[in-house]
Amino acid sequence: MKKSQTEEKLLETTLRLISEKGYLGTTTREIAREAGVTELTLFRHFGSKEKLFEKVLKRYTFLPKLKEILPELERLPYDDVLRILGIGFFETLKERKSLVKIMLSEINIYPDKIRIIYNGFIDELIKTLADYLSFLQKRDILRPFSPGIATRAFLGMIFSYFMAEEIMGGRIISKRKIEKIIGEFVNITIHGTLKKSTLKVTEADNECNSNL
Amino acid sequence: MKKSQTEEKLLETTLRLISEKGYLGTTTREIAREAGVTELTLFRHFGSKEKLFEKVLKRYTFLPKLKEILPELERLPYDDVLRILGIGFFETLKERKSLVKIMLSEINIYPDKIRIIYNGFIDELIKTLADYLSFLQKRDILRPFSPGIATRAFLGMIFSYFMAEEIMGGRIISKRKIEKIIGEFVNITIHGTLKKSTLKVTEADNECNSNL
DNA sequence: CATAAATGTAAGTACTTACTAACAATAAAT
DNA sequence: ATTTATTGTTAGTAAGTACTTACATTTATG
Repeated sequence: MKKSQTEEKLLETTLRLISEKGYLGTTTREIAREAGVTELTLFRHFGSKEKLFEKVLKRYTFLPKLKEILPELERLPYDDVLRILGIGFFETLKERKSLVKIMLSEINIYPDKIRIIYNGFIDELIKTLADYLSFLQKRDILRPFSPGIATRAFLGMIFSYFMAEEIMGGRIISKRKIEKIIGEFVNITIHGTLKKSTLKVTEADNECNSNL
Repeated sequence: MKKSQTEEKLLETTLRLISEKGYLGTTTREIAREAGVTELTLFRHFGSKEKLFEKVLKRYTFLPKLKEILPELERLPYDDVLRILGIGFFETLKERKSLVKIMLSEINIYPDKIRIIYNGFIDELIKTLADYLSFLQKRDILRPFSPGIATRAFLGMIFSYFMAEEIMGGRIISKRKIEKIIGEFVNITIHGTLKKSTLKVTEADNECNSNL
C-alpha cells in the first residue's frame, strides 16, 4: 500500500478510537489492528503515540466554512442569517463530533494542543457574528447590548443542545428536529435583540419586566 | 485515624486527581500517596479502583438546591427569577467544577454512571423552570413558545459560557463579571419570551424580522 | 491497661503498555 | 526486471498497572 494511504487509515482509526475510549484508553496495538496494519508500521510512520495524536488533531480541525459564508448572508433578513448560521454551526459540531469528544475528554491532559483547535474555531466564529450584530446595532435595527455576549448566548444555546443530546444523551438528532429547535432559538434571539421600535413598540416599556 | 476520616480524604483526593488527569491517568498509588495513606489502605476501604470511582460520583453529586428555592421565587418579578436561577446555576457548576470535568471526560467510558448524575441534575432543573415558564404563558404574560426549549436556551447560554471560560479557557470568572453577563442573558431571554402586548406593542408586528 | 480496629511495610503476582531490533516478504516505481 | 520503498513476523524490553498476601505496628475505645 502507498505510504499516504496507510497514514490516512491510521489517522482515521485513531480519531475514532480515541473519541470513543480516550487517549489513554486506546492502545497502539488496537489502532494498528483496526487500521489493518502492524503496530510496528504505526511507529514507523508516526514515531510515537503522542505524535500520532498531534497529527490527528491537526488533520481533523474544524473547517472555517461558517466564516466564509457570512459575507454572502449580509443581505438576507436577520432571522435568516441567524437560522442559517445556527444550523451550520450545529452541523459542523455534528460532523466533527469525534473531535469534539476528544477535545472535551483530553482538555485537562493536553490543554495547549486542544486550546489551539478550540480558539481557532470558536473565537473567529464569535468575532464574525458579533461584528454582524454590531453592524445592525449601528444601523439602529438592534437595541443596545454587548454583541459579544449576545453572540455567545445564541451559539451557546446551540452548543448546549448539542452537548445535551449528542454527547451526554448519546442520541442523534435529525435534521428536521434541529431545524425546529433552532427556529425557536432564533425567535428568542430575535425578540431578545431587536430594537423595540422595530417591533412597533410604544414608549415607557422599561418597567415591563417588573410588573409581574 | 478514624475510618470515616480516611475514606473522606481518599474520596476528596480521588475527585481532585481524576478531574485533573482522568480516570485512567490517575493511579491508585498516586491517590493513596496524596491522601497520605498506603495503597493497601485504599483497597481495604473500597475494594477496587472502580468502586472507589463510583463512590466519588455518588458522594459529590449535584445538590438539588436550585429546585428547592424556586417555589419561593414565584412571587418575584420574571427577570429576578431568571437572574437568581441563572446565577445559582452558574455557581453550582463552579462549585462542582471537578465533577463536571469528570463527567465530560468519562462520559464515553462510563456513560451509565455519568448519565445518572447528569439526568438527576439537569432534567429536574429543566422541568422545574419549564413549568414556571408554562405557568407564565397560561397567565398570558409570555408569548407562545415551547417552555422546554426556552428553558434549554436560557440554561444553555450559561452552561456554554461556563464551558468556554472555566473548562476550555481555564479561567476563573469573578462573581461580579458573571452577574453582568447573566444580566445580559436575562435581558435577551426576557425580551425573547415576553408577550409583545406586555411590551406595549401594536399589532402587525409579525413581519418585523424580515424587513432588513 | 487491654482489646480491637485501623494502618503500615514489604514483597510479589499477573498483566498491559509503548516502543524496539533483526530479518524476511511484498508491493511500487523506474 | 531490478532496485527501492513499504510492510510483516517474531521476539523482546523496561516500565507501569491494579491488586494481593503475610505480618508487624500503630491508634482508638471501653
